[in-house]
Amino acid sequence: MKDTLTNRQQEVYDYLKRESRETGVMPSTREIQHFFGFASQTAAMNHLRALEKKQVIQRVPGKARAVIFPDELDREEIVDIPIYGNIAAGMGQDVDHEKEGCLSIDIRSLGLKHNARTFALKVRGESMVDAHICDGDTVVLEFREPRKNDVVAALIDGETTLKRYVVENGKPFLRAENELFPDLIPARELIIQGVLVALLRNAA
Amino acid sequence: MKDTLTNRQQEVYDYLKRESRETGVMPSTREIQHFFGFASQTAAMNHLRALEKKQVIQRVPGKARAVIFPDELDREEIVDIPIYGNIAAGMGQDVDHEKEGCLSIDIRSLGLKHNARTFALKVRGESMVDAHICDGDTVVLEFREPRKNDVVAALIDGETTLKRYVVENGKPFLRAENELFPDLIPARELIIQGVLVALLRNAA
DNA sequence: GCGAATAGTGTTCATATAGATACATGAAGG
DNA sequence: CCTTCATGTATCTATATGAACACTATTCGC
Repeated sequence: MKDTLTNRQQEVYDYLKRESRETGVMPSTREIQHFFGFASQTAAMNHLRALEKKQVIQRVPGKARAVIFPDELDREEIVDIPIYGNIAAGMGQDVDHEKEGCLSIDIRSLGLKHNARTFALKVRGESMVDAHICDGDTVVLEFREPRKNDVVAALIDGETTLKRYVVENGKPFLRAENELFPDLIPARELIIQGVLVALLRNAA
Repeated sequence: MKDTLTNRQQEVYDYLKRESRETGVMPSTREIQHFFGFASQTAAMNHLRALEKKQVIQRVPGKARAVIFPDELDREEIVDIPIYGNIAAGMGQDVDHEKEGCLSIDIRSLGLKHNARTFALKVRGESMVDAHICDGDTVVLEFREPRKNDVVAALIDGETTLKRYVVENGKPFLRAENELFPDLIPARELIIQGVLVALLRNAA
């Protein structure tokens, strides 16, 4: 029963999808009618019925604007993770604290808890390559206390960097995962901004 | 003006969010009324007005069920990428061709084209570690012709594996990115199932 | 002690909206 | 030739829904 759509039906489907995404509200039959210039509202009704029959939408009888896209329905919950700019995985550098963009992904794929406070940063530099974190990767970090050997974004002596959090003899410091980079021993303060929970790489 | 919500307002907000996500349809004022057991529909109206004043929802006057979550609105378009199971990045192994789950992410974060046909696989094995692809990573692959030195999922002599696609002297073969693994020269056939476009790692 | 915000009840009204029914036309398929 | 499906027009109806108005009670800051 999941036939292919006709051209006209595809147009209507695309309109519904686009409109509900851009405005946040599903069009009513009359809005569909006016958009396509139908003289009768029944034309819109017919198209909705056809789309429903072909399983690409669902409808709830008796409710206004109650058109549903089934594949969006069984989706996991989606979280928006703000991207705060670059972080040096090479030598320390200031983090830009302006929100530069947003990463939207379902929680299960990142294995996040629902209430976790997270943010993302773009990695610059090669100092974490031995932990398989590369220049250009996007790292997702969670606001929480670090455990030993976590990878963390840390503010060390006024600069932010991505390194492994190591504790030796009760003293915490930061270690690069690249032989060419030295350990960072905090002179004054070591503020952990976030702990690595996930990573995203764009290979294309 | 973006005050914190009262307990009651948070309850209403959560109800709207949950209901619209689970059913696909935004509740009407009467549905809110009945859910909370209000004797009057005005109570629901008041809460909506309060939530709107505090900027956590938006409404379109005169339209039915026209409650919008502003942060969902300026989200990028989200694509659903089916996960087809495991792929060996070690020695060749059969790919499970049942859909095991789904990855939902906005297209811009993966840098995908809107029309690209993609799927995802869980990596097993260490043969691609030198390309910083680890055991347990999820790779996103695009259905398309490989270019030289792309990382690909390939069906080689009946088994699927993740390797680098190399061409030497006009002959294509597969190379592991780990000294411990040998090159794979196709005896009969080399079928490319997908080209790596993105990678996802769950560190937690 | 006053005003504003919160959280409601009770009632009424206008209209937004789904939905049904009758009819038309052209293309596809058996 | 007849049926089905796609794509419409034209008209009418029941109800789903937002919205306004009058009124009450409590809490909180000033």
